[in-house]
Amino acid sequence: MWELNRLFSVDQIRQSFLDFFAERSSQIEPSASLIPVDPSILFTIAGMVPFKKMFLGLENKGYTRAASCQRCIRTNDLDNVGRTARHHTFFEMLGNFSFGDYFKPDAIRWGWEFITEVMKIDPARLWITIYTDDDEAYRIWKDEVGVSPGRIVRLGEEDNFWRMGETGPCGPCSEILIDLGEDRGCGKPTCAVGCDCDRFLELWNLVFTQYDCRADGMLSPLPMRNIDTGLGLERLASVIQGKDNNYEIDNILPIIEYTARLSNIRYKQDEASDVAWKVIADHVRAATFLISDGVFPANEGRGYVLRRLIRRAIQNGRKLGLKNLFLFQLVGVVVDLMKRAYPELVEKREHISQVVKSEEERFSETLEIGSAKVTELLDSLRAKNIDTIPGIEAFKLYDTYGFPLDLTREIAHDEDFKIDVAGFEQALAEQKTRARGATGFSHEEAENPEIYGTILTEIGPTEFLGYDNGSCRARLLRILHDNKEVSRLTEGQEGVLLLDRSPFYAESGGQRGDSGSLRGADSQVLITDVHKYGGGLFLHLGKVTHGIIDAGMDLTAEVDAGHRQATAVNHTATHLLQAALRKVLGNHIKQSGSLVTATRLRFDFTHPAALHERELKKVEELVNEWIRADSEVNVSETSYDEAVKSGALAFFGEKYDQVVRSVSVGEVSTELCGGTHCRRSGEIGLFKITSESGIAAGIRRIEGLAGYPAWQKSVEEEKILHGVSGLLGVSVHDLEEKVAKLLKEIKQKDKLLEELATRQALSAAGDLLDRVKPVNEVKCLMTIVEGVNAKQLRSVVDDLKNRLGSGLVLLFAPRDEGVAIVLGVTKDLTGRLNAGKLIAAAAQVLGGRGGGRPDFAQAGGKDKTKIPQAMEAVEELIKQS
RNA sequence: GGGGAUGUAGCUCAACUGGGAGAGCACCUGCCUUGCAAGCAGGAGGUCGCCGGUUCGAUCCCGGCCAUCUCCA
Repeated sequence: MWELNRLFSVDQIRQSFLDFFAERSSQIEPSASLIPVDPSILFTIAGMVPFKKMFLGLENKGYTRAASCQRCIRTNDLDNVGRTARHHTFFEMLGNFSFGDYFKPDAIRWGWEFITEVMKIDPARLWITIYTDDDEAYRIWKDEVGVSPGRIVRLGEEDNFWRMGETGPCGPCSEILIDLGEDRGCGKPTCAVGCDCDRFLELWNLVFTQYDCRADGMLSPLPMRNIDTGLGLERLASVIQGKDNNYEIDNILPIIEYTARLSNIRYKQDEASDVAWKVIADHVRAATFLISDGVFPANEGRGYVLRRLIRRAIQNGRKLGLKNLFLFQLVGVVVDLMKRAYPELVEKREHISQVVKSEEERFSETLEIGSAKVTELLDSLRAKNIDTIPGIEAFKLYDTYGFPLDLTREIAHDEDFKIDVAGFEQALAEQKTRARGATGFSHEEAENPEIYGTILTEIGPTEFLGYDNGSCRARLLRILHDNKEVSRLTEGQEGVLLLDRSPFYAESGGQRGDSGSLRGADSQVLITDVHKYGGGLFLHLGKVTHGIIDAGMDLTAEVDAGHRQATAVNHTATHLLQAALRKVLGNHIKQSGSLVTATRLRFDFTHPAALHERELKKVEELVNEWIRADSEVNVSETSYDEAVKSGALAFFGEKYDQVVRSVSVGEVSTELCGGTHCRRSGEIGLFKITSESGIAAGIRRIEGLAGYPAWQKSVEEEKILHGVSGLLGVSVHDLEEKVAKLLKEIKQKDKLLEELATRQALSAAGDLLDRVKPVNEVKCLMTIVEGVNAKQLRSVVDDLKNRLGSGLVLLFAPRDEGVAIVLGVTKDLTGRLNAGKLIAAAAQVLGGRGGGRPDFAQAGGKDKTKIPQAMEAVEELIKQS
């Protein structure tokens, strides 16, 4: 029967699984991105992650049973990857899920059926584990499935009870295991199911979510019981294909084989290098999929995980003698192995291998710099007769320069050095605790007083009419003043006004709130901004400009149309900007924040590097091209799924309702968006990028202007330009050339001037020579020179020193404030006379300080009138020398 | 989010822990010379990342920011 089973490729197993559950009315969900919607986790770590909200009852996708083959990344025990038969960072998880639909009997029966009948695994090799007191599961396995009681093992909480967190949904689980045979076991007499060794392999974990764990630890039954299962695809395949370890199944082994062709070493030659093969195979799979899902190598977060995976793979390659760039070639192999299940990989193939390649290049640079540092370190250790590299130094190489310990060790070994690994480990551990301690949760300011929560439950959400209306009648339901409810506001007072319905757009999705007015018969309120509370309560911030308003009265609410239009123009422009960025830079561009106001726009997005001038230019050009095309802006309401299916851009971290607005501009842009937009792109008129900058690793920010402000800015700039061209007397066209020429001229003239001044100062200095007088047999020249700057002063001193041959020169140059002092002593006298000390004395007299080298010193003083005394002080010192 | 490192001529990097900004390569001019990174002489090229502070004086010290590298989370 093994002959038959070997025919199942990984692709076939995956497909059989999905088909099997499709036949059982399950919605087959495609694998979600490795980057989860849930911001609390770094990666999609299990098949159930994309369904988390469904399990918690927070989301309804319109079905109650589903199955998927989910790509996953786990990096918690990175060090084990390659060393064991089963550890991966990247793997695929088959799973079937029930959201209050089928429960234990079906889950268990189908699990058994799939394994034994579809996968045709011999039931005689299978074992079952259940949670200690889960008699229901026991009964189903024994009576309904017919597993012999001797093959059903009860395990405790650690193995067979599943929890999502400290509290919340939880429940017992049951596992299907396979006995791989005695020869794979530890051989101990106690070896049995539950043993740590490789003999009994857990294939499929069935989780029966049936309790809610309360804060006090008590379990109460859940109204909606769920099924969540996980069946590791690589594991299952290894069993079916009769392989000892997961790395030899048909969609991984070719990676190793390909790598082996690049190396002189063969797979399965020795154990140490076998680990390296596996690490490479695993990491390149992970890297391929991470990059495919939009991650770039970076210094933090997901990007850092990716970088580490790539670098570990490269390092393992070095162990196999692969010193040139090799990893990027493996991307193609992975793509070919996975493309049937993940066809999107094909079009990203080039992109992915390019990213890997440039990371390889970058790493080799890091290694080069690091090697130099190691050599430097070893030299200095040798000089001190130390033969062990201190742990802290090895750590510094690793921490600061990214140089791996392995390589330090290698070099150390070649150069007959030992290395203090324990010290290294300790330094690393210290860094870890330090980082952990610093991970404080930022406390968000509670800016929404509790009172709004109460009001929201009382009056319900505000009805928004602003998409179609600029004004409407509305009833003033509540008034707040200083966060307290009041019944009226009088002229001049400010407050927060709550209406039953409103034409005002409340700030959300980056778009600022509308402004406008509320008018009664004899009263008027100026609305300056509108915020949103709890997703539906509109808080109108306003000031009474006329009359009195009372709660309960009816008012006419009117949006400032000009403000609204200006905002709309900016918003539509933002959509075009995003579309242009994606077109110019690629589809990895994802919005990570935006601000839309009536006067400017700001857009943050994912991109690994600063944009080139030409890229910015191209983006701006494209947006303006689309503006001129004057495309119609279409808004349609549709279901979330429909919208995404038809290609609308939807983003993680954003909350979308089941009914969403889809905003499209002609053919170029479609986005899910709740904001207000103009009717045709032509209304934008003009778009200008004003700045591009980085705000975090991998995130760039573009600021821009649209519509009137854009035009206004260009008018302003034009005005400046014309002003300048008028001043310079050339046309705007020739301005750049002219200014460049002028700058060059100025520079030349400055230089010439400096030269002349120095020359003059020097020739003037020549005249000073007759003032030399001997003091204690030292030729001394002390005098005041006017109109010389510090730089010239230095030249003069040098010159005078040369002319004196032997002696001392002390010059005072009065400045606007105080006086600059320079003192030079010829080399032959520096033993006797220290310029630094002499000048300090002089400076002290003048109320300043100074110092310098023995042969040359400079200082500054404050009181010009005491220069004679300063000279005397120096003279005195010379006499004493 | 926390830590370390770097930023100086077109490029690669120096400058005793505050006191006159340098080398090599590249470039320009001239000479010598036709052989492997040629030699010799001369020359041009710098807001010492940006902003502030301390100081008589800051490339150097301190603070903030920006960019790049790197480790931890």
